[in-house]
Amino acid sequence: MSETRFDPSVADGRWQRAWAEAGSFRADSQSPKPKAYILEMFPYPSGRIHMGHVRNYTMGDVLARYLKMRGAEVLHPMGWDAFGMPAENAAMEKGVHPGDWTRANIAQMKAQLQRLGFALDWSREFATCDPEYYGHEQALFLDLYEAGLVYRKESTVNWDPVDMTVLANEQVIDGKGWRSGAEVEKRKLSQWFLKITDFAEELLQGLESLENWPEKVRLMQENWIGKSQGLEFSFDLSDGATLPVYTTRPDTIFGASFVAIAADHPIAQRLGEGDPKIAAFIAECQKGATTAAALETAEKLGYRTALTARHPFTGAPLPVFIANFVLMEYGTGAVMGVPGHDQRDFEFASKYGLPILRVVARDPSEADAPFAREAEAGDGVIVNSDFLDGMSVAAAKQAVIARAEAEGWGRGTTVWRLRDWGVSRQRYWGTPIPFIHCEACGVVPVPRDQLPVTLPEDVTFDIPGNPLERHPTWKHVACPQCGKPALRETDTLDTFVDSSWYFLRFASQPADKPFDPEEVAKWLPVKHYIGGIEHAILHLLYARFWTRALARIGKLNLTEPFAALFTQGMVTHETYSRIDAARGVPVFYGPEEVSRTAEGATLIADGAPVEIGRVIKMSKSKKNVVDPDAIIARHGADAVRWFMLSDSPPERDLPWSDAGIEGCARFVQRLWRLFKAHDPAATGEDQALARKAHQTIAAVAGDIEALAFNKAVARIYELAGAIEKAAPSASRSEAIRTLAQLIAPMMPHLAEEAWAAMGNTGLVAESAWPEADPALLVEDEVTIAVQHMGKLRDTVTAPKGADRATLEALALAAPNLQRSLAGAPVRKVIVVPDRLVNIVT
RNA sequence: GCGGGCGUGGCGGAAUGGCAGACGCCGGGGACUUAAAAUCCCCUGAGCUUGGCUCGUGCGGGUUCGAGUCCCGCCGCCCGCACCA
Repeated sequence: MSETRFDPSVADGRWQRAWAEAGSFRADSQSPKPKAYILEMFPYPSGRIHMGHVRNYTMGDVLARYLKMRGAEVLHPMGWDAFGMPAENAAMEKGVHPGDWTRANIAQMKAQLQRLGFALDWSREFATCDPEYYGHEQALFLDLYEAGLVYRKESTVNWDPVDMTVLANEQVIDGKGWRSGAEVEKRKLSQWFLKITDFAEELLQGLESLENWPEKVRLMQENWIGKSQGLEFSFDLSDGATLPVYTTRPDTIFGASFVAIAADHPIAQRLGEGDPKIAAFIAECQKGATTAAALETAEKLGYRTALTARHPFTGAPLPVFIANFVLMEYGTGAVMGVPGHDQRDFEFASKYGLPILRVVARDPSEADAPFAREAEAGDGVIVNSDFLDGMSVAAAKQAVIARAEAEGWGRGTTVWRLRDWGVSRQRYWGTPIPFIHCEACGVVPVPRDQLPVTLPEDVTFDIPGNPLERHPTWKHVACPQCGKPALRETDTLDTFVDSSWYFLRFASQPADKPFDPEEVAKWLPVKHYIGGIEHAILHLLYARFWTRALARIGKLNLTEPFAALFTQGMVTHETYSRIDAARGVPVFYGPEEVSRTAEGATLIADGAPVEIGRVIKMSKSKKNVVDPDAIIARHGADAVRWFMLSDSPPERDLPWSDAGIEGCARFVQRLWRLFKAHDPAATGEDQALARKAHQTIAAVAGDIEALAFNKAVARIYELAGAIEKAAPSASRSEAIRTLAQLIAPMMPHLAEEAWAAMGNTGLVAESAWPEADPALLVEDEVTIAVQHMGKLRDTVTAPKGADRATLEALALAAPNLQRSLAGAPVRKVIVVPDRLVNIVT
């Protein structure tokens, strides 16, 4: 122990090699120990890891290392979500093959992760772009097809006519393609769908069992699934047709004053064919964004058609509008408008001068009360509604549904917001969908013995369109049924399919099938699943669905894959910018270009100030990124890991700061000095320090189990401070040894270095977590707050567990309390044992 | 628009309804040093008539012996809302 400083550039690599050689983190499914599967959402191999990854994987690593020390057999794997658009973008921009680009990125990122010393079982590593993986995925897709859970239907996509490609919503900016700038068209394509709606009720019910998921995520999924119950019925139209509508408020049916249909409703389309003005209005509606948020914020627009609809009870003719706020995808694409009790309808009716009728009131006496500036969507009693008058909203709903069903013109239905999952992507870099289109036989599955259907390597991205589509030979195959020339499906699977079962493959990797259900049962469900909140809905819902679907077809005995979910916050950083005088737009500068002091920031290049902007998520466009590699090279892995765990609660955003990481690096050295002071020969007891050490063992364990890493960090700072202040003793040496173990999950390299230097044999990573002595956890003296009328006046020291009378007497004797009382008579004394005494006068 | 979350020192944040500000960062003062770095010690919510008192957890009310915490009403900020991963 001669070094004066801990040198991570030497120690980090030494211990990383030691763990690898010892196979410390290989998960053994045969082990008799209790199993714990710790999983962080696997990364997309974009090229370099970013601080968000570092934070995510550090949290999982602390749990994995801690649970190992607590005696668990831990599975903590890592792999790559390797298909997706960025690889194709890179191919177009740099002329590099998506596969080459992806594999180079994986190699680079793996090395980066290894430099952070994560306790990962690399023997289970795979990438979703490995033909072995996506071949198994194709087999699973065929299984689901055979079970009737996969089908094809026409669906509308964003089509870029210049790039000849389908665009994601985020690639459509102001109605134009992000790359080409061309006006985006809506196009109908025949696409593949998974029947997730078959599982809507199950997925909704299943949320209740996910007690260790954030309430927020469960609520988001619940809203996404969007179960609603109401009435479906048809209006008779003035032209003799019928118009089915769906409403969740059948109780307000007597308040209907118009009917509205979606712009892409078949009736609207039909009317548009005969009337250029209607056609123009429909085109206008389709121009804008189509997300629910955009539609509901946009001004309500309608076109009054010549049609009227006959009210089922009153027979009154209601005008039929084509309206921009009605969604074809939800319900029947048509609604009855009740302006008095629906805000959208209210705005629409106000704009077009339609009657606003009151059918719900707080009290029957207010049946004719006027409306304020908005609809009244709340509960109340039904008025102005014939046979419904006097009923509650809930009773009236049932009454209308019952009447409609009895009279045969409508029925109570459940409508879901959840739609089937469209998995077709007209792109190259994804899992080929294993089907063949034959003119004679139709859609034919690829025979199992011909899997995997692999991607052709010889493709280029220099011209627009899908390379699979224009490849000279790849799609031309013989029909497996009739043998005649046929065409391969050229769509590939949504990458969310790849991430819907990867956690099963980590647990078990047979060559001849996707996974072995018995092996899976040993590890699943995942004990802690950690990732970003951005996956709250899609990925997590799809993975839950995929698990249930595989269970339904008998491939798996599992309903929920993730027992506990944790969503960590983002890593943020200040932004530095100046307004470009010529163009009037901000120009951003990276942290490495800027000199930051307590007073402000200046650009190193010219010494003039730059503006310090908001602290936001690290992003390339704002240039506020800090590269983990540079930080590791400078401060070592442990300082970075410690920073990731310090201060901010893990679910909240973590603001990166240079001062903060420097503080962490200083603490690493401070601990090293402390470890060097370990003296195995020291004798004598230090009760107070021993107590502190054992309290810290229990507290840190509790904090890690609650994922409150910031609190565990604070505890460790406190213990380190206490050890530094203490005089040498056997207790102190013991506390120092304990400290090395407590930091082992968080700062594993320093912990190993210290552990070895103290003369321990074996790796601290494989040592048993210290036992907290219950006798040392409780204090024998406590400080009691002495209050007068709820205000703190003094404190007294009392033995732990002292009775009420003792505490009251001690408190009343406290000099500052006496001064405050000033002789006033005591009316009441409140005693909270071991905490406080409050005197009321 | 709908749904959800969050507001505590200069900053990140602690606090089963019971001593508000643990712990860290920044800042200030001191020790050591020829000097610096490193390290160590002390101070660090605001105000005041400073051995102590008053105020203080976004704002306004309420419940309670006692409210950052519970209830009611506001204000502000952030996130999600179906082809990015």
